[in-house]
Amino acid sequence: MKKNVPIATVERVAKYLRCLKYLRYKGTKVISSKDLAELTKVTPEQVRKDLSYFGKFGKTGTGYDVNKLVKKLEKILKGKAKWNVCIIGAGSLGSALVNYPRFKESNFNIVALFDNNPEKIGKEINHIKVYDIAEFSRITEQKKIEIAVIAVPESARNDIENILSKNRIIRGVLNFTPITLNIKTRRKISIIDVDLSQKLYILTYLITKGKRR
Amino acid sequence: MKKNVPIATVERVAKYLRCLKYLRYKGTKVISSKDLAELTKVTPEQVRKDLSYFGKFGKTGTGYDVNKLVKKLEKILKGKAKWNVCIIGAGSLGSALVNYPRFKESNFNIVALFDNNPEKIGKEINHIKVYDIAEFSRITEQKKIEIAVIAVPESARNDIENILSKNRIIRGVLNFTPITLNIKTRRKISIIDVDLSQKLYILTYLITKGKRR
DNA sequence: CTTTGTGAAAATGTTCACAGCC
DNA sequence: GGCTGTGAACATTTTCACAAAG
Repeated sequence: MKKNVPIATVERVAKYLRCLKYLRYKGTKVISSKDLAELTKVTPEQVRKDLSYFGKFGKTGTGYDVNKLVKKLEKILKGKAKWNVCIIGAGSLGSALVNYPRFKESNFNIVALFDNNPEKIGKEINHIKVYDIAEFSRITEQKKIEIAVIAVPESARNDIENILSKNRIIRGVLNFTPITLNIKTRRKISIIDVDLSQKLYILTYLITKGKRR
Repeated sequence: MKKNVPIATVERVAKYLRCLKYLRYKGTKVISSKDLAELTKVTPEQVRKDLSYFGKFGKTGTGYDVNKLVKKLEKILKGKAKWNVCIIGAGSLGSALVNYPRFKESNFNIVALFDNNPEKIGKEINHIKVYDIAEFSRITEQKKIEIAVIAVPESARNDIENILSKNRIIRGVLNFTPITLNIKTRRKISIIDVDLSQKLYILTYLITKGKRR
């Protein structure tokens, strides 16, 4: 049980968790680091070392109790059971994310969409209401929304930066805009960038070099 | 100019490229490692070191020619100018990806969608035809599709693994299914996993620990 | 004076190897 | 026999610091 957890470890642990939930769903009760490693394409030592940053979860000679480990890892990664999430941008990507089944399943509750298009405001997408982006602060405070997923076109970037800089409740941002956001705030806001076209560039690099991953 | 390029370097270079294209669009002609670092939230040394894996692109005392660097990095990451891409799964995520403007802009041409739903087969989504997944090998060979983006529900995972294991032309896979794929093939296939709910778990971990990124 | 490119040092991350337990 | 947890060894990656160039 060590102090500084590598971010790579956190990413892998999230991957283990996904896999463990799948195993739980399939009815597997116990799994060894060897088998979990095989399923997630890492080494058994890596699995054990990663888990050891957070505690001792296994039984020598047996392996890990799938149910227990799922609960432990959920707690470690999520901190609290339920998070309220909003999506900024009710375009095709935003709408697809509202439908993404695994968010709700993991208790990331999408409770609002935001857009600036008058034709969309007031409508519902998959039972989630679209609010005027001008109401962002009011709605996020009212609904206690701490996570914002940004799915707007690049052109709206400045507006989003301003809106988030003024906001006082959002603590985390998942950014699908392919430009690094510059949010000016004294509060700490955690940001994760997901640039989909970047992934394709990395993929073609791997293909060209003949690497698996 | 060294031999083994870290994958983290490749990821950052793709990020620089995205940023440089934005600068080019804004009319910036020259940029220093310092300024590029600020825009992409890394250190100037990191930028220079990363680029040095691939060559000497800068002018001492001046910086990097934005136009030239964009062209060089495009060549390095993509290998060839144009790639044909298909999307498996014409659900909301698949449809959103067809609409994602940056794919076409970067010459990743989406030329086919695949699904197993008879109601969708034969229709068009954003001018891209939906084919029967049973025709996967025929269509990919005919259209010379080397990259597959997987946007199917988890339940279709086994079918996808089988179809890809049989296929002889796909060289790269961008996998949005939140389970690591197990493709049995003697050919080398590069795979990149993008698990969206995993990102939320990492985000809540960062929030809880009070880390920016 | 500014900025690149890069060895060398420092920091970080992964693998090894084995004690201890079932 | 089978498996976990973990220091220590090893490997990789990042940062430092500076010579060389415009």
